[in-house]
Amino acid sequence: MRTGRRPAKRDGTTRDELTFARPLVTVDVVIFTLRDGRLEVLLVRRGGEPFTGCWALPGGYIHPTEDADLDAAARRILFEKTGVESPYLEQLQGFGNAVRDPRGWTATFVYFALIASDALALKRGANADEIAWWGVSEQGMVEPQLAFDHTVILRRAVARLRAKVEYTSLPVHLLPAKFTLPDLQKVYEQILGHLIDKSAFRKRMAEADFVEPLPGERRPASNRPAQLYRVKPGLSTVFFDRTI
Amino acid sequence: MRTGRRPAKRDGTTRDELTFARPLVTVDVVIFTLRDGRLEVLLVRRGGEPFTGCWALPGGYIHPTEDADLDAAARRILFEKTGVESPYLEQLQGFGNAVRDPRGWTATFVYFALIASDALALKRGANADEIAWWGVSEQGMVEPQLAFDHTVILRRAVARLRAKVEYTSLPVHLLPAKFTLPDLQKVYEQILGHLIDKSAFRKRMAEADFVEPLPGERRPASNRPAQLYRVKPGLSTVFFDRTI
DNA sequence: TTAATAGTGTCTCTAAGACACTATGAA
DNA sequence: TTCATAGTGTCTTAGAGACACTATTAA
Repeated sequence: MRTGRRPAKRDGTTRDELTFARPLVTVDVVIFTLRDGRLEVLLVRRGGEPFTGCWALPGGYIHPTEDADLDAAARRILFEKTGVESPYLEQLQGFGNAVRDPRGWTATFVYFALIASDALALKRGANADEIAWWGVSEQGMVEPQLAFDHTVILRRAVARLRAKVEYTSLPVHLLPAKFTLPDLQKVYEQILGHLIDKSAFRKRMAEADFVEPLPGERRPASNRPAQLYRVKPGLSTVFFDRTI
Repeated sequence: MRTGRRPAKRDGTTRDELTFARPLVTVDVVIFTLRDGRLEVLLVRRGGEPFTGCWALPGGYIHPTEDADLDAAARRILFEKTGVESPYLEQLQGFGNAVRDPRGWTATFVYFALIASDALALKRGANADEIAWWGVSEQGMVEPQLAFDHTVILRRAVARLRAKVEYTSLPVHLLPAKFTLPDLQKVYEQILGHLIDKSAFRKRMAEADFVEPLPGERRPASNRPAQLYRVKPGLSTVFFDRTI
């Protein structure tokens, strides 16, 4: 577990590793939602140094007394910003090097989260500009310049999302609890960036077997109404046998 | 980037977060090799507290002055133990919570590595028992009890390896530079735990197009000799269209 | 010639993809 | 009846999987 090369204390750690040379470690969360059929990411404007005034991914330090584990820290950060209690949350990747923060060697555990845009209340600070949703391009680009290495991180998160959408049920987490199959198909198409054959799509969903119709409930319109579905209780992410 | 709730200093950090409550962070590496057709993992016996005398995954602290980034830290740790310069190295996952280390809140960036068992020299310490290869079961179990949460970590690493073997060229990294297609097929079969049709396997390898024959070179035996191949220069991991 | 393994060819049958068709509501 | 979208059926064709066949060496 350790490789200290200087005189070791009783527990095997060296003084300078514990006291001086310890990198700063944070948890950052890439929070996605879908609004008006567009993929958006939550950004916050930084108050303190460094990168003052820059937009950045929400993140923060681990609170050892509050956070049971890394997931809990990510969930706390997300809840503090969005008020969402049970998002889809998945660890993305760690990023750490000597140059991403001008203050020195830092590392971050990055999570990515999917939430439905309904029942969502952004927690703004004194300044209404402090937190906002920003549209994300298919390549993971966003309008403002981001602090730290957050441009790279966001690009990775979008790449992961797009990759997993090909073969998982992830997109349901971007929809409200009740949705129709055409709704779901539109989300897949939006994130993948291309149209999907209706018949093929429904076959996949039937095989994957993670949604169930809500008996009787249909979404009315001036045309044939669509069956409402929900995710089968107790199911988390489902992996498909084949790509969509 | 931060969410301090106590009086913030000029840079936005609070005193106790920086000085007291910072979790210890390490980098651990799950190093796999194939010896006598068996998947093995490198373990080291711990000297210091806690878990004295227990076997554990090789790991250590980040050395901010030596390690440019997380990958470099993992590569250094691996090189110190095995002498291998350019392993296949991939970040697995972060693990962090309040209970995995009795000393308090700790987190680790875990990597997994694949190396060929030829041209490999274990760096032993004074005690010859300090470092050793241990066979890994298909479920990722190993004979000795492991320190910290390393049992969980190892299981995850084996799961990731087995999953990726289904659709990537990863297993070549477990073979020496020159190998035959039957060699490669045996590695796939060994890790996946089932036999593969020879014809289907060779079709996949041809499609994936990541190996090239070494003209003329063949491995002789008292039967038809097999063509020797190598990985195409400049190629890293290749993902297959379909599963094996 | 035989034993043993390397390497290729072929056949069948499933299922992916394309697309046409039917169903059901409001206006 | 028409329009619009929901939902199902069918046909064609590529390719996965199974398996048989040929090739090449040493003994």
